[in-house]
Parts: sequence; C-alpha cells; structure tokens
Amino acid sequence: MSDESVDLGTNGLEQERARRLGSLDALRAKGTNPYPYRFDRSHTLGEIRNEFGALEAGSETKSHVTVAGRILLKRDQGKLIFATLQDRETSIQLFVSKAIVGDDAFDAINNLDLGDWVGATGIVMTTRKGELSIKVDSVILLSKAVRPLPDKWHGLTDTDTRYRQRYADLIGNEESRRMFAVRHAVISSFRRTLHERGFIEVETPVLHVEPGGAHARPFVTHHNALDMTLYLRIALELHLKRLIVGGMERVFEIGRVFRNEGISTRHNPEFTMMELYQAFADYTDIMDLTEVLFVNAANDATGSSTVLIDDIPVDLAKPWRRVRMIDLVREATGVEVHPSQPREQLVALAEKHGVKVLPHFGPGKIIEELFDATCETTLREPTFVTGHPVEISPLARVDRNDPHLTERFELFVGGRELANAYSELNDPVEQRLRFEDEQKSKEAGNAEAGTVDEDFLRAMEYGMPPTGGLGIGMDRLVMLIGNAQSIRDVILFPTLRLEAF
RNA sequence: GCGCCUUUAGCUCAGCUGGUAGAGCAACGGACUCUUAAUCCGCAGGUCCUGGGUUCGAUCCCCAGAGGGCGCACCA
Repeated sequence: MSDESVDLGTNGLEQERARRLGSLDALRAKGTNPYPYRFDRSHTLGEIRNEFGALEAGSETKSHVTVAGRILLKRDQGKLIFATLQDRETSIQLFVSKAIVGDDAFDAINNLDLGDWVGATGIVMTTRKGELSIKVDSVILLSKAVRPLPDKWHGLTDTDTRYRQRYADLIGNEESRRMFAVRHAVISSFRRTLHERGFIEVETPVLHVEPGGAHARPFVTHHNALDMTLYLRIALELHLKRLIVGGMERVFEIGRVFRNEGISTRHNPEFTMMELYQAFADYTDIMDLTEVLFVNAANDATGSSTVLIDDIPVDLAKPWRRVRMIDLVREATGVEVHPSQPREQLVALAEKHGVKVLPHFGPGKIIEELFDATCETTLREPTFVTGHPVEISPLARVDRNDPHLTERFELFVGGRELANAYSELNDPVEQRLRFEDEQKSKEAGNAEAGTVDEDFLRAMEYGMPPTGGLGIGMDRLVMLIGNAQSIRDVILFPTLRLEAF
C-alpha cells in the first residue's frame, strides 16, 4: 500500500470515507472541481418560502431562481429524484426530473451524497401534494462531504458527540440551531436596549494583573516578554468603573470571563457576562433597567415576554418581588438574623440547618450561607434579593438605612442567580478599608477573597460619581429564555475533557 | 473532588440465568416520473470503551482505568 492510497479500512466509517474520497477522484477526472471558489444565489430558501409559501398544489411559476444549501435527504424514484436542500433558515425540496436535466446531469445528481453542498437553479413550483419545490434545471457541487451525516431521523443525540462535534449537531438538530438563534437575539436585544439608553459599548482587558471584581479562583497565565504573571479576568467590574471615573457616564461590556471552578449544568469555566455602569443611578434604578432588559430580550428572541420556568409559564413583564436577604432567611428559619448579631448565635443557627461554617466566615458570610441553603432554590419566579451584608460585598455601597447591609441585589430566577448589582461604592477611603478586609480574609485561608487593587483605588481618588452597576450571566439568561436545561446547550463549544483521537 | 447511572455497526438503539452479537437508518447492487424518515428486493458493515481477573467459555460477573450524563460540593 502506498502512502497516498486510501486505506480501505476495517470499519463502516472508513469504508464510507474511502468511497466518497474515491468519488472525489472520479469527479476531478471528469473535469469537475468538487470545491469551487464561490457561488451567487438569487434567493435564500427562506426568501422563497416567504414569496411562494401560499402557492396552491400543482402550481408552476415563471420564477427562475438560484439557491444553495446542503443535501439532507434524497428520495429516488427512478427517473425522478426528490432531494431536501437545507440552508441556514429552512429547507426546500429539489424536484429533479431526468427528462429535464438529461441523462448525464441526472446521474451526477444521483451520485451526490447526503451532506454535500450544492447550488441549484430552476423554476419555483409545488408538487401535486402541495410541497414547495424547485424544478431543477442544473445542480452544481459546491463542496463534497467525505464523512456521512448522523441518522437522518434521530439526528445526533449522544451528548458527548453533540458538544464535541457541534458542527454535526447543528446540521441535524433543529433545536440546537434554534437555541443559538435565541442566544444571538438575546445579546442583540441587549445592545439595542442599551444603545437606546445612551450606553457606550467598550472592551476592557481580558488579561488582568489583579483578578478582581468577584469572588472566584482565576486562571493563571504568564507573559514571556514582560516576565509577568497575569490572570484571565473573573469579572469586568473594575475596569468599567475606571471608565465611569473617566466620565463616560454609561458604559457596558459583553465579554467572556473565566473562573477556575467546577463544571455543571449551570457552570462553564468560560462564560459570557454583561456588565453595565450608569452614573447618577442607584441600585433601584438598576432594578428597573434589569426588568426592561429581560423583557425586551424575551420579546426579541421569542416574540413573548413569557418564559417557562420548571415547565411553568411565567410572564417576566410583571413587576418582580424585591425582598431583603435577611427577611428571606427569617421567613425560612423563623429566626431573626442580622449581621450585627454575635457570630456564635449565627453559627448555632447555621448548624441547625446543616450549613458548614468555616473559620474565616464572619456573621455576614454565615447569613449568606443560610440563604443559599434555605432560600435560593425556592426562588422560582424572578426575585430581587437585596441588602447583602457588607462583609460579602466589598464593592457595594453601604445601605443608607443600615450600616451592616449594602445597597445590592442579586436576581434569582428558577432557583438560579442571574444577575448581581449595586449602588457602587465610590468612597476611596472606605474602598481601601474593604480591600484590606478582603486581603485579611485571603490570608486567613479564603482562596476566593480579593486583594488590594492600588490602581483601582487611585482611580477612585479622582472621583467616581454616584453610580449603579449591574452584571448579568448571559448564558443563564439564554437558558431561561430558550428553555435550556444545561449551560452546554447555550454554549457552542463547551469546555470538555481532552478527547482521545 | 465524592456518589449514582452510562459506553454495542457511521447514526439511533435491542441483546434473557455467561455459550464470542441483531434491527432501523446511512452505504453498496437492483426496481420505480409526485416522494415527504419514500417504498420494495438483495448485499455488506463489529477492538461489544480500555486493561486485568474469575470461568471450559465473558458484551454479560468482579477489579482498575478512560469518556459522557445526572446529583452533591464550589460558584455566576
């Protein structure tokens, strides 16, 4: 066997690949380029459906069109072939008659494989049964597929293969295509809503010297020329606030952030965050804006503001509950809690509810743990949980009515956190103290605590106006609006273990 | 990281108390000018995830490992 020859192989896949590679050679021998450079179409398949969708059965138009797409199905009738052509929008049937195209072209079309890309010209018609079709007068191969498609009826269901070979998933699974259309619509809707409100879209660094703005373990990398340790960002917050100091007033960024933590149906190590900052606003303004963003996104993506949460319809357009974290914990435990209480009291309550308390947990952290354990998963309908303890909110402003709480909210929907927002802390002296508390907590063994970001403090010292800020986990929002059960269904290429080839 | 489940033809899946595997689709050969997952006839296709062990004999039982799913933990 020479190096060039195709291994005829021992299994079905290799045999099929060898056959298709062989037909490539045969095409080239006949002077056909199986991979031409370009192709002009007159209509997308969706345009044809829009224009001719109402055609009666058995009609023939005078419209001669040129289309392109992938052959998904072939139904061979002897001297007549029906082929299903799919493009990005939809699919349409090609009607190929031997009497029209001639013997040679008919054979060539008959020799096309499922998965091949073709361009076709012909007359728009409907069959006797009413199926919108193109009565073909010519078909040209645009790209030969050498590997067979998944099952034409069941598609690809194996989750591993769907995530690893998203290309094959997208070819066969309408639902997968729909989900990514929803994703695009949601993100596009956010840009529209924010542009309408005078927000400027910006891009800030992904490589950070200090991984701040959230509590999470970072990915660590290294810049060779500068011989410097860098971290992939875990949040967008601190750079966007620097822009508020700079006077940009309303900024947002939709960007990838990275957290070196577990993977689950709700977590991917890299995910997409939208953060915005609005000068002269506080967290109540941000609640209103969050509701608008969500309702617009649902409407733009699905045509309705109603989404399914655990299979129950919920209209996002109704105002959302606003309730303090300490009040929710009191409702759940029957015990009044407040960060000003002695730590031992809260430890006792935590133990009663099976909450593990680590040595570096202060009263505020224990209250949050109690909330996570007793309340979080019960918050099915959209709920703004407000008033987080200062201890767990180093970048949020203290509540104007309670020095132990902050002006902060987290938005929970379907038991999942989707958003986090504050009246932003803009006092540089207090910010330094908060950072120093974080630093102490880190030294006490809290791996996720932050450090003192001197450049950020310098920015604060130039003066940041009163500002409201918001962060939204876009993947989870797409899950909500698209009704996805796993974050992997809304991320085109989710993080997986190394594949063995 | 821990627990449970799972891995059989290119795809979707069967496979009984242990006797070395089947179907549908795709492919290939044939029939067919209105099909819709076309239909009909024929033919081929296998490292039963990997490595050990038990057994006369392992897809099946046991152990270890790998991939995947779900749950818990961490977190958004």
